[in-house]
Amino acid sequence: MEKPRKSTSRGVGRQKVRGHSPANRSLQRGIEILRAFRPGSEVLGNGDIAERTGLSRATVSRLTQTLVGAGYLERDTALRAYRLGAPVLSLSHSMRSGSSLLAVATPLMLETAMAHKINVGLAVRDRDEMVYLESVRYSARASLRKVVSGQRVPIELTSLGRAWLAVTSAAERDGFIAHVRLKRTQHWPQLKVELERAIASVRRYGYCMATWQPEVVALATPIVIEGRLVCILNASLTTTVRPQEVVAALKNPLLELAKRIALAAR
Amino acid sequence: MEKPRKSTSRGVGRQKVRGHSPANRSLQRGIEILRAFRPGSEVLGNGDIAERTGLSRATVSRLTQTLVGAGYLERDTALRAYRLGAPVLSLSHSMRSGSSLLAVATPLMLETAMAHKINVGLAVRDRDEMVYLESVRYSARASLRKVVSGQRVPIELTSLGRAWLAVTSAAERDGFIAHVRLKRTQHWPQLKVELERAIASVRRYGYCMATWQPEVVALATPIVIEGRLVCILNASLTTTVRPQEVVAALKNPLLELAKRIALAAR
DNA sequence: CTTGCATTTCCATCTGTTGGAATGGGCGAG
DNA sequence: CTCGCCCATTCCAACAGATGGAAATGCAAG
Repeated sequence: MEKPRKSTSRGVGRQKVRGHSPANRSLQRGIEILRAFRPGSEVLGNGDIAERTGLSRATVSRLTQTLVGAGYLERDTALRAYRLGAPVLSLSHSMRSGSSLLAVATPLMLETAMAHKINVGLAVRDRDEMVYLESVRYSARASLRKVVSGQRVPIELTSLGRAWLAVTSAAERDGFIAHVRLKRTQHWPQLKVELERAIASVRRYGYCMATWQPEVVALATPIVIEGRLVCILNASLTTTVRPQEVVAALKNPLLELAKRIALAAR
Repeated sequence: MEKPRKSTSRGVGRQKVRGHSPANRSLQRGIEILRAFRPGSEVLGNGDIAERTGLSRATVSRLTQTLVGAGYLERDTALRAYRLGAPVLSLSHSMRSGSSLLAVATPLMLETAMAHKINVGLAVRDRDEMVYLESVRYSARASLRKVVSGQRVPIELTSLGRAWLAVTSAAERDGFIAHVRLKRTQHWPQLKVELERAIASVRRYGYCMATWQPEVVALATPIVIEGRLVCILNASLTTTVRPQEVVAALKNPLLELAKRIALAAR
């Protein structure tokens, strides 16, 4: 007679058990649905969404209808699927136009990128990834510079993420490291060493180095204003010369720029 | 104490009048809160949000907490207010990277903007505004071109919006016109004439013209693919010469580009 | 036409959400 | 420094509406 177990789907919503954080379940779920749309899976059917979020098909169907009504999802009837709608672009636009940090940082970043012919990026942490607020890509030809934002990169493999790890609270750092240990059991020993080195490097020199993508060497440094971690700045370039030389070339521009941003944003 | 926003959002949810439109109220409300953050009001306290959305303070407080937990809002403790969080940038990024329309349109738009030294934009309708998917701003100095997206412009005053009006369904057009008549009682007679002219122009010549901002003349044309309205394309430039001359200069590039985009996006 | 799969709707259950009122906290005026 | 104001948060009982399973519908391929 007892209900067997709805623990799978209900479990997700039950995270309010510990402590009190008045969380609206429907809203949470709706946002998880939006978050399921990410580069590589920009077109999802109700079934895909149900699978990725752990929600029941019926619930997904209703929530997607609501999101379509709100304009944040569009249905592609041919593919029986949804994609994100144009109104989400307005959220970005509002977010960016309201950010005083970006207002002061972007011109300085452009300046540094042009002066040293390097890429410069600014990111914050979101869950288990870093999100670029702004990324200025320097390109030799025609001084073409492309600016992207919203791109996500993994914390554990990038200079950005490791710099964040170095300056976040011990609790968050330990929690995240435990998470990664399970996620990357394969290369964990190697990875662990790299993380420890990066964290030590940030503490000693103010920056750390990583090469996540082949031939791209990146340095990152945290920006702290009034004792509060604000964001992570990085500088990178594509090259085949030895990383050590790149570090020597990048570290001063990076630290200098970080100082200027911190000063201007105060 | 009128609450136009409330009636709008309720209206959407209440379309279950004729049977069924499973709308999740909490999710709708949460999204209305996000939508309340727009250029000009990027920093809102719970009170402001309650006022703008017509929700009770208690409800707003709970929903904002949920949104903060999800990362879509950030609290600014100093100002006792919220602003949009960085993760919304990822939604834009995903939306853009999944849009096959943008993939084909952006290079063509850049090409046309450079070749004719004009601004080119692509937009869709969202509620009572047009939202730019992409906007290539041509600038003489150093061929500096700035690309923005997510910006919103009013339907009734812009070439983009009027071109949309001309090709949308009669029901939506009539509904919107009724809405504008109430919103702009002041200049309604003048506006009505302009709207009718624009609509006739789109039907006869395929485009319409408007100067919303001083010294900026814009033309717009709808892009229809397989009988389905997809988006609106516009071309504009800043000038002091007579509008008629500008129209002559812009109309061919605009219509040509629209054709190429429609062809490539099929 | 039938078959098969995915989505949507129906329905009874009951959880989670709601607004008003009480409480808590921060800030400025005095 | 204290007081008083204002805004945000929490509490509470009431109940609207969200939920998952099952049935129905829709769609496409065979």
